[in-house]
Amino acid sequence: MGFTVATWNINSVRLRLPLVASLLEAYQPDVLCLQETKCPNGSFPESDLKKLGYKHIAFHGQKGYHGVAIISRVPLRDVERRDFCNMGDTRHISAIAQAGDRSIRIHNFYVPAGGDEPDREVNRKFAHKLDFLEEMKDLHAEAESDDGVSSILVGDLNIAPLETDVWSHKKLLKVVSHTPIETDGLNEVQAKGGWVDLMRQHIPPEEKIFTWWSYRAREWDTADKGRRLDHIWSSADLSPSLDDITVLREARGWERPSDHVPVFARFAF
DNA sequence: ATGGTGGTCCTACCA
Repeated sequence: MGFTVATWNINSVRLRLPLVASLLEAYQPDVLCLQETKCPNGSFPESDLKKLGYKHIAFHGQKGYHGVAIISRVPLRDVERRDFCNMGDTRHISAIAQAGDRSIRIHNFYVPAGGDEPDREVNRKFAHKLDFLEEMKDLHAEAESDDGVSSILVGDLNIAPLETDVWSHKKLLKVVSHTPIETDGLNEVQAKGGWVDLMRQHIPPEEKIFTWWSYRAREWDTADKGRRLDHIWSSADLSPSLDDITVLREARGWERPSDHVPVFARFAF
């Protein structure tokens, strides 16, 4: 059977609900994980999405900022919402998705952006980002393998770890999202947790991949000053079944776009 | 070197 999971930082799910709906209709992922929904729980557009066949929805939102959601056409169970750094931010949600006879826990993250100054002593937001990464190191891909549950981790991790994950490695070495302390930290989260970077398993590290282009930069397409901030990881048992990765670059050119584009991982079990 | 754009919600704050 096939199974497709997608991740997208939507930057307001209510403003861009028509884009979410057309994405679901056109690409039919089994599970779509959203970040930056910017939507309190009472206002989440649940019924609109259910009408499209996505009857299993879990969300974790707050007014104005952050917010994550899992939208699924396969059953979800054991939903968890973790408060990383104990700040009350809605930056994580996870649930076990039933993909045929497989159970897969899907973690959906919105990692703090970290502000402008890459120095934890003078910038509290950067300190928060590093502390958040530290806490993520305790998250193990095999945590529920004894119960027959595999793992997928997706989201806007706000870090571009490889040189080819940014438009200019040299120019961005001191720019938050690509500093060594962040990229080392993310690599450690990956290694300690036993996670496989599925995007880089499928697309060789020599090849540039971007999933985000700033609203502030003009001519996003031709200038192409992007970064790979969005990621799809899995436990080692799933990686041999990865069939395809799609970065939907064209979505950045849609009317009133998010600054991030959707990324899909397709499995063939 | 600076400021550029966009979202929330109404005054700054965040990305």
